Amino acid sequence: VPVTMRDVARKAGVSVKTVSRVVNDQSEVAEETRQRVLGAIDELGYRPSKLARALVTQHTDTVGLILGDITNPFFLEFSRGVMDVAQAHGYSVFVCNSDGKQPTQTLALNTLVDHAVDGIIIFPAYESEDAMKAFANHYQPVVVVGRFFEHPGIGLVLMKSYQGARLAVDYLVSRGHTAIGMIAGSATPLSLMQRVEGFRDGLKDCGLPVVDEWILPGDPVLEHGVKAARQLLTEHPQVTAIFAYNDLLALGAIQACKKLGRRVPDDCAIVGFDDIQFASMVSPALTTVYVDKYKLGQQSMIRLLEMLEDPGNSFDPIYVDVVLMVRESA
Amino acid sequence: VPVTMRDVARKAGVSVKTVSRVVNDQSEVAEETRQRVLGAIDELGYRPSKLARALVTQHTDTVGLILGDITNPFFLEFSRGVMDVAQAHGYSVFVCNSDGKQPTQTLALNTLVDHAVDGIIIFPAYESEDAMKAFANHYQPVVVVGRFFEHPGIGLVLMKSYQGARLAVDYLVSRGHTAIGMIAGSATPLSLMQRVEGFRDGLKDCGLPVVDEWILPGDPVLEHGVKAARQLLTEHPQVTAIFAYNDLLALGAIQACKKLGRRVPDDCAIVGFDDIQFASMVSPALTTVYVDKYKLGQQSMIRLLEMLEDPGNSFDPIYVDVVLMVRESA
DNA sequence: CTGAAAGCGCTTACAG
DNA sequence: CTGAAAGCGCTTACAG
Repeated sequence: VPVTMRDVARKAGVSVKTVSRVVNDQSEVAEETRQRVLGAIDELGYRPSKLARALVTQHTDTVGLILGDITNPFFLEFSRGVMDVAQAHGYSVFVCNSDGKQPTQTLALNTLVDHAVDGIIIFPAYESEDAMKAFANHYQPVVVVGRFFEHPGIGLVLMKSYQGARLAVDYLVSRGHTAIGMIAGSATPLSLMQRVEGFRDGLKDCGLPVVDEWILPGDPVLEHGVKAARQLLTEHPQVTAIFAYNDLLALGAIQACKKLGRRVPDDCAIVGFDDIQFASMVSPALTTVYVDKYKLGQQSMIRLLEMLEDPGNSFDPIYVDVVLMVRESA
Repeated sequence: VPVTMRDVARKAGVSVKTVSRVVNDQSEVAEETRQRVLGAIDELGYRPSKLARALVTQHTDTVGLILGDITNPFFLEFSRGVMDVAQAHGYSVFVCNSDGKQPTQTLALNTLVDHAVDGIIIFPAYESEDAMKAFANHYQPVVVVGRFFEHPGIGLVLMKSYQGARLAVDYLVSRGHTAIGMIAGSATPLSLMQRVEGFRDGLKDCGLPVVDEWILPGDPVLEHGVKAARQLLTEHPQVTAIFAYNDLLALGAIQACKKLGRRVPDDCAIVGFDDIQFASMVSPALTTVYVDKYKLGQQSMIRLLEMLEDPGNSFDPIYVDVVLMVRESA
């Protein structure tokens, strides 16, 4: 039996409106009245229904967070950043799982709208460019992380993926590698992936040819890293270094090398991306491109908050820095 | 401008009630009318407001999930299990972070109630026994994971922690260790922790003394593992094996050994608990007690669903099995 | 400084 | 098979 505002009003001998006023700190209420109401609230253990309030105010104090494969520890720290900022600002967060698939993501998007969340953060965005924009036309604000979308109503938080990839290539070349492959991930078409672009441009600028057969797409999960690395090193044994789209893939590649009897980094150097929590603890410790995942999450939520505050405004993308962490695998 | 049921009714030339009927598949509606309504819904892009519905039906199709330190990869797979089952049954999930602290957890609990979630899963439960029971008296259902709470309205999902600890001890003793320490974690008082109980009983049953100074409590995070292991091995150099409350702590202990120049497992054997995703990839690969984290999550949500279906009933605890994974660290 | 009325977008008895 | 009225628990103009 939930306690309602009317119960409080009755107990305090005032109108419902007055209770509403003290609950929301609105306008002036006589101090004596206020105390009486506060007393009644306390005595009854009254807590205002966010649902009822939301129905009239049209905001729910909730946001939606759609994540790809939650199995990637990357998302752990990222979510933590989102949730800490959200909580500090009185927002609760619905977490959904797109499972790396576009239909599941669309479902999640619709469910969140049904629940009338005030805003949505999506990472990564598996929707097609058109679908995403169509969605953003009837629902706002949306913050997209890690993928470029030029569209009003969509906020952007990006890491410097292109630069990170170039750092990785430059480093590998400086170590004498000339035959470098890539395991590329699959969140979006290859042509849209900054990490792949950076990889190609890096190669070119070092005067090395870009061999398309050495760039393998696929899901960004460990198992695929094993498979892709095996394929790459078997079909193209001349490859002596691999740049992986993320650490999970890189870890998989290390396992593949072990199975193939290729020593890392001597027979095959491997560079990852993300610097997940365990990258430094595996053996060999992973050389990888660090990005502050917690900060990325914070920035995403902060940007969403800004868009909520100022719906008309358009915001520039936020870029989060990366830095190469040289360890043992390359 | 959201499309309302009234808009649909107007467009289809029927009453709001009829629209409601077809949306909810209630009773018989003339097929021709149904099609007309469906057409209008489609044309207008109408989606029923869960908020408005919730206000009258008193259920929101949402559940709350309160997690401890989300930084532990354990929670990744656990949440995935919860969310997959939730999603399959049409529930959305609010994820909150208790940050391993009781006040933060209480806050989360209250926020979830304010949002009128249909049920709550809490793991681990930092509330005191009394506080938890008091809460369960005015809000139900709650599923508590990994900690025993005998109380109506609280569902229990437990892993066989006691047995797991005994497996670890038996194994270490079988390898010739007689001076075994423990890094114990701190979710609840030591006396309530099944892993500690199992550890002590295991020692006793093997005819070994239980040395209280060799059992160090503390937060279940990596940094504390480093600190506790260093302290343990420095103050009590005769200790040759450590059983850790969880893998994060065990990983920290391995790092401490490296710094102290103690080889693992030769100079100090280490056994963890959980078998997180990376336990097998670190060096030395971690010997640990495996528990199916994904399944634990699934079972928790399934139990919550059962309690939702059948509020009067009382349910027996669910126990999830554990198995010792012998790898390199012990 | 305080209150009565209308309404947010639905569903629930109750009629017909 | 279909509809008019009341109500879920709040807030928003509008009065006084």
